Amino acid sequence: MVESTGRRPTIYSVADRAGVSIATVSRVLRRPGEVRASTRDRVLAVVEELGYVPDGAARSLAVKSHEAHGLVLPELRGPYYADLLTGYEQGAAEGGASVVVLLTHGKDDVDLLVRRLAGRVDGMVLMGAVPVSPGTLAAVRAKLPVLVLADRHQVSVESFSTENVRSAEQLTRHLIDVHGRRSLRFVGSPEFADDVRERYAGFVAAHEAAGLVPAEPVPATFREDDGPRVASLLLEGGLGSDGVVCANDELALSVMQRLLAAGVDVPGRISVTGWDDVMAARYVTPGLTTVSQPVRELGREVAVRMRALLEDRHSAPEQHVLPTRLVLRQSCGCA
Amino acid sequence: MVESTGRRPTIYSVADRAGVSIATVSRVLRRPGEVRASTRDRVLAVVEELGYVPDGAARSLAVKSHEAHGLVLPELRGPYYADLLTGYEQGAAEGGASVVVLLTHGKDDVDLLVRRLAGRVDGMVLMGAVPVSPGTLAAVRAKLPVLVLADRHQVSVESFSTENVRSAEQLTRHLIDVHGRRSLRFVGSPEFADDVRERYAGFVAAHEAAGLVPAEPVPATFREDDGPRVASLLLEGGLGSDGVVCANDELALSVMQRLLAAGVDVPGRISVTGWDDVMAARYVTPGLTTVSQPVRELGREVAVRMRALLEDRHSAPEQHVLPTRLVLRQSCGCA
DNA sequence: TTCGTCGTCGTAAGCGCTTACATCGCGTTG
DNA sequence: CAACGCGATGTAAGCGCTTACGACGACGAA
Repeated sequence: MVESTGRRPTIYSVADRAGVSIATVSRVLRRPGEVRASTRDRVLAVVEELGYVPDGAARSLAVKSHEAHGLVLPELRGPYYADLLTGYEQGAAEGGASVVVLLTHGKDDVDLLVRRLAGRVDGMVLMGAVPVSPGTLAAVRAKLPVLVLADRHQVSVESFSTENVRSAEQLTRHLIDVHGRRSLRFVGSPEFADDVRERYAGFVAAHEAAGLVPAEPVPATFREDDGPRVASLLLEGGLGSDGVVCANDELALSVMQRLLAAGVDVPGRISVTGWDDVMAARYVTPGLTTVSQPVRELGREVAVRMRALLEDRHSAPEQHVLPTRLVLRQSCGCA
Repeated sequence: MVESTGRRPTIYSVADRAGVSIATVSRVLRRPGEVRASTRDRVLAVVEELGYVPDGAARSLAVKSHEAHGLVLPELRGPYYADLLTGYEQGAAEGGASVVVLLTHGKDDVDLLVRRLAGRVDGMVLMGAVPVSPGTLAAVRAKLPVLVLADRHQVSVESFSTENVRSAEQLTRHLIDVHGRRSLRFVGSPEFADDVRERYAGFVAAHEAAGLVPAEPVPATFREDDGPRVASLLLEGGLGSDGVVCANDELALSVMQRLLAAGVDVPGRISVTGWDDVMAARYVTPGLTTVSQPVRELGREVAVRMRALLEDRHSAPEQHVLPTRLVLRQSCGCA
């Protein structure tokens, strides 16, 4: 226990050098008030001199807390996930926890990775779109609190999401009532993710309320790449539609660009709307009408809730829904 | 050691229930080949039944490795950091390590947080723009390998960055030679970050090569918010300049939009260029001429290098520079 | 038959912290 | 002046893993 064997300093080296017990060193670092000022200073001097940094793993083992949360996202494209992470990190940091991120896109052993992660964190938040098996989800939930994002499906697990159905309905109704659109298409795959499903539901609801028959959705992922295909699909047969409600902005921007390139008048001939309000939405011409979500706040709230769960386990799972905001620009037909 | 006291299962509970020693359980999980198939199956069955997840902290303590890297970024705005993180996470994951992110923006005890982080990871990468004191940097470097991003300043620490000076020079020369610009302004604060400094250096170099006198930079942060101010500053006095080289795309987009709104012909009357090639750059009209950086690859390479450092400590610090690519669109004057 | 050898598994010693509890001086108080 | 209380510190028992080492059979070779 004496004189570090050449390696990095441990609490023993510090205690040794300062002529105190390791308990005192620990106290100096965690509860400075409980140790006499003179001893404290002596210890701190040694800490500084040796460049001692307490080992987090050892501490975690002793206190039975990792002081870290896991955040599992499919990827980090676009502002959505980045904002989410930003908000979450802030909220977690306020509680002294760090966040370890796991990006599942392109990985084939997601279940294994998620389980492994579960051993290194105190709580875990899972994006709804993440491909985890029910078995893994159950195992993880048995071990620690789990919060799910943008997926209100499983009522048994607590979830957070932003409002989708009503905003989609409102947006669709705007196109129908204000801009007189009668032949709208929804772009996105409802079965792809829960929020897309809800957005399409709102799209359908608005049609029913207006006595119109909603068209089947045009399948597409969240990526820009699908834009060209969707656009040409819309163009073929002389452009049967007069409005496109896209599941997100990437899609909308891409589709709109193709339509404009093909000489189609947007929004004169056809309206285009998106979802997310990415930066590009306010820089393109015409400005993209879209729906803005309080993603940063969402992230922060999730973190705060997680911290609460960590203190006080037993509590019925709640379904939190944050409000979204319709952002009208020119692509829908507004001035 | 027998029958878990009600809490989560440990390796002891599993061993107990499977009628083997904890060593065997550990082997089953880490080196399945070293244990007889029948025992292995029995243990795995119990693991499944109990939902056992090994505690990462305990493992880390035992193997003296956290299997995690720290990534310290100022924030997560824009595609740059997100792509960096994406690439890094991928590279780290390939080595079985997870990454814990620390966002410093808005936090006032960055040094403390960084030190604390150093106790929970095996290696750490620091964005150059992050405000860490030299003392902390030294302490952390003494404990684990540190890689710095976008800051080639301290030659003693290994760094990664993308090429700035030459691309900036090339871009500026393009404006001068091809588009006949003679009165360019650089927007951004060179003292703000190392890459801005380098970009301005390239701007200056191009001027000198062309026998022109470079103007002083127009100070601005990386945020869009500065756009309006910069734009009006450019407009006052009858728009003395015929080109604006911005330190990044946010700035460029914002400035360009203001100029256009003020009725200025871009690029007819004045060229505008950015840096980063964000999504909006290819959707605006005119398309934004900018510089594209291989950020994702950068992140991955940094992670790979970190893994190498973790295996084989002693190695001279190198300064890695990744090539960038000039993306000519219409905002500079190109067709 | 005896003695390696090898595969399989248990024993036990840590890994570097935290913290309940015991200890030890002192200044107080009756 | 003795008993007591209290603040400051040390003692030591874990926390849940990994792994060197050794024990133990079974088996093939001598």
